Order: sequence, then C-alpha cells, then structure tokens
Amino acid sequence: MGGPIKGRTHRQLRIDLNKTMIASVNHPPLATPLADRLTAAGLRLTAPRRAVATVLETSETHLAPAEVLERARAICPDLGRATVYRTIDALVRIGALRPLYLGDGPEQRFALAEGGHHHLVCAACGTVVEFDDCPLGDLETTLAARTGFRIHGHLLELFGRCPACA
Amino acid sequence: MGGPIKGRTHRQLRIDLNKTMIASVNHPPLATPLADRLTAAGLRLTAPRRAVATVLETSETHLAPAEVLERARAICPDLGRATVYRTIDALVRIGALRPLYLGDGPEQRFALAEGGHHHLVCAACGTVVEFDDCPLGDLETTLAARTGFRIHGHLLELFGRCPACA
DNA sequence: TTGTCTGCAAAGCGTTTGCATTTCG
DNA sequence: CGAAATGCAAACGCTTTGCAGACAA
Repeated sequence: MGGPIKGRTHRQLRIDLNKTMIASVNHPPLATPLADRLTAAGLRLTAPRRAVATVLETSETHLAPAEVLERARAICPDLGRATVYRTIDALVRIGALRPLYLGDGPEQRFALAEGGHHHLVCAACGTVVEFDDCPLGDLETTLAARTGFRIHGHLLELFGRCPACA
Repeated sequence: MGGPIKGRTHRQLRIDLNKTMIASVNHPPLATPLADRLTAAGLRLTAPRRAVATVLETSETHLAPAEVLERARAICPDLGRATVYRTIDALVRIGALRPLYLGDGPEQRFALAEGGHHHLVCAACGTVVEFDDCPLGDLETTLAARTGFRIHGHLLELFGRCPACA
C-alpha cells in the first residue's frame, strides 16, 4: 500500500553556513510588521488580524493555518478559523506572505515573503534543514529587469535525502 | 470577505534567459525514466504505475493529482484515483518526484526531482513564469558536502508581482 | 505461489463559503 | 453611519484508507 506520507514529521533544523558559503550574505528581513502592510494596502487593522500577523512574524518555523489559529488564540481568544484563512489570503495577495510546501502533509504552510527562505528537504523523512545565506541577489536583479516583475523574495528548496535516509 | 485565492489561474509561461543569464547553464535532467526508478527501488512496475510515470515525465507543466489521473486514464482506462496518489507518494519517497506549491489553489502539484525548477510567481494573479537557467550548481555541491545530504534537485521560486499587477 | 498493488467507495480533514452581527474609519 | 471584517457552522473538494480481488515476480 502507498506508505503514509503523513508519517513524516515537520522538523526544522537550522545551520549557519557563513564560513563555507560563497558570498553575498542575505541579511535577515527588516520585517516591516505585517500589520503595517495591511493598512498600507488599504485593509482594516482589526484585533484578529493583528493577532494573526503577530504570530506569523514571531514564529521560528513555517506555520500551517491550524497552527496559526492555535497560537493566535492566545492573543485573540475568539479568533475563528475562517478569519485565519482570510487573513493569510490577504497577506499573500498583498505580497507580504508567501505559500510554500515542505512535503510533510497536505496542509499549506506560509513564510514571510520578504527576503529569502532556503531549505534542504529530505524526501524520505521530511526533515528540513534551513540555511540563511544564498547567492541570489544578482539573479533577482537580473530577472526583475528582464521580466518586469517586482520581486519581494525567494524560496530555494534543495531536495534530496538526508544522511540518515541515504 | 477574504478574496478568492482560487480566482487565480494556473498559468505558466516560459522564458529563455540564456542571453542575459549569468553563467553555469543547468542542462536539462537526464530524465532517467520514472519507471526505472520504481523498479530500482524494489517496487513493482505495473500498468497503472507506468501510466502515471509516463504522464508525469511527458508533461510540460507541473501537474496536480487530478490532472495526472485524467491524462493517465488515456493510457490506462481503469486507473483509480487512489492509485495515482499512491504512486505519486512512492515517487516522492524514492526521491524521483518532488512536491511544490504554486499558490493557485489547495491542490498539491509535483515536478520531477532531478534538475532544477525555477519559477517567478506573481502573488496577485498567480501567473508563473518559468526559466531554465540558474547559478546553483556550486551551492548544491557545497551544501551536499557540508550537510551530508544527497541532493537530487532544487526548486527556486521568486515571489513578487508581475508587470500587470504591480 | 505470495506478497504487492489496484479499484472502489466511504471516511477524513484541511479549506471555503453564507449569513447575521460586530467593528473599523 | 456604511463598508469591511468576523465567527459560526455547514458545505466543499482534495486526499487517504479499508478491503476483496488482481497481478507482478
């Protein structure tokens, strides 16, 4: 039977490759608060939205809607599921948040759109190693000029097998 | 009301940046047939699996399970939904296929794991521009050496707004 | 032959929607 | 005050699972 893809857990490690990395350090995002992004986009800033924004901004990992709901309820107890989805939708459309897929279940996960996200994903066990630096500054510039896109950030996922699964 | 993220369609364009691109051309994957990968992994090669593998290999775009089912039925008429999901699961776990998210609906999409996939995604309308070259060869090598991962391929998604939506 | 794989249909569950009410501006 | 946003709960639709039969090796 097709094995349980679900068996894979959502683990995230973080490594610092500064010493061995190429160049062009990508400093962490300035993290203009998501709340500001909402108002700047002409959307109303409500308590539920503020709670969702705060959770997304302060999380160390890439959250799924259910996790956002759970954590945000600590700030805004009456928060409803639907509002979480709707707020995330809004943030994605404004370009403040971006969807991503880490391969450990059918739920969607999100990350701040600003800056870059770099993952090393194990196809077998779902382990995700995150690293901070990457040499994509030039590419972003080139592509922006060439295509007319306004680029907010990027996601780089290297896919393979971790030492334990290889 | 939270706008319909669904309103965004799954469009894919393709551009050739050879002329303006940096260097390090990433030649297309050798595409060891997916069917071979299955047998190599000790899995049985059945007609349904062969059909799914063929569809995934020959598609120009990144398919969702429902699309794979539809197309594969042209080859294997009795193919069932469950088998498509199970086969995709198997392919992901052996590292031949990789999940990805393009932001235009809740369904998962997949791409061959070998080689690279490079997208320029518009946060507003969901348009995806695909490009073929990227300068990540060195990074893959460095990371593989540093982390012990065996890297099959990568996904690079630049997130922003297309000219029309900006 | 035998354990794997398949199709079917039901179950599961993450996401979306309708609507009356509340809230921001 | 008027439009936008919210919560609830039902509706949806994609994905997974149980099982008996079919099939690769």
